[in-house]
Amino acid sequence: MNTATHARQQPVADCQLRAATDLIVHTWDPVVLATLRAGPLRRRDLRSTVGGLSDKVLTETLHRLTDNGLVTRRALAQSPARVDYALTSLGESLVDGPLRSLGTWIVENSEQLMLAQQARR
Amino acid sequence: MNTATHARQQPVADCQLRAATDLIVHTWDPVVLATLRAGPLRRRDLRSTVGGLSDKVLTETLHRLTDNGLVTRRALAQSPARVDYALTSLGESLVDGPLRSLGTWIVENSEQLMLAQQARR
DNA sequence: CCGTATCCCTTAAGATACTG
DNA sequence: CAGTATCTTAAGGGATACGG
Repeated sequence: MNTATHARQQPVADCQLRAATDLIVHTWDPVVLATLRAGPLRRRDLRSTVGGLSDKVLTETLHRLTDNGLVTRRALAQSPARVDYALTSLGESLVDGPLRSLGTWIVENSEQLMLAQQARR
Repeated sequence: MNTATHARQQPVADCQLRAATDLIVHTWDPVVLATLRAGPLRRRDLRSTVGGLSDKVLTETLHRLTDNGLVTRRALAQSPARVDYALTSLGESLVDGPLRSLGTWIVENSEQLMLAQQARR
């Protein structure tokens, strides 16, 4: 999943596309982004809303998303700690654009996809 | 990357989105699809045009894409063998829709993405 | 409540040699 | 030329226990 590895090769067809897909290849990234689209959430609420991901993976996901500038972290000095996560405008544009495009596409083509999968057997 | 694993969990936010991203998470899938958008290619031409992927990985990629109904394989009875790969209409729609959307988005936002990455250090 | 630290398992993907 | 067969490595992700 290291883009640099591919980039070193000369004739790779479309590195921009690879760079873009790298932003969403991690299992939970798109789900977390989509979940946050409705508004900021505390860590625990995010975890329970998404469901099915461990603390460790949630942490990794949030680090990656904040590192990529898609999500912001806001920590309130309290005890017990309280932390909010929210989409940046960049994150919003990713959800509203490409991710929504993907979602729409799969809904519109789910029938054909099912047929292709059945033909496998 | 097994959707079924996640699907077993109830409250996962957006399984359609997950199903869609599963179609493009494999490193070379989007690149191969984009490459074939210009027209059918023989296996060797596809390999040299894309560049940087092994025979084994190319085979895996093509199997996956054909299994998902995005690419068709046409073998001509010759010696030496000649095989053409081409996009299906489903594959074309994926390239023209969501993948193009991704490519456009990253071009338009590359500057912000670069800034985010620099801030990491 | 937020986050880290381990341990384990599975799989993607690279490299290479070989067959029809 | 098309495709298979191994072997190897790296990394994502799950589970869980622990610390601030």
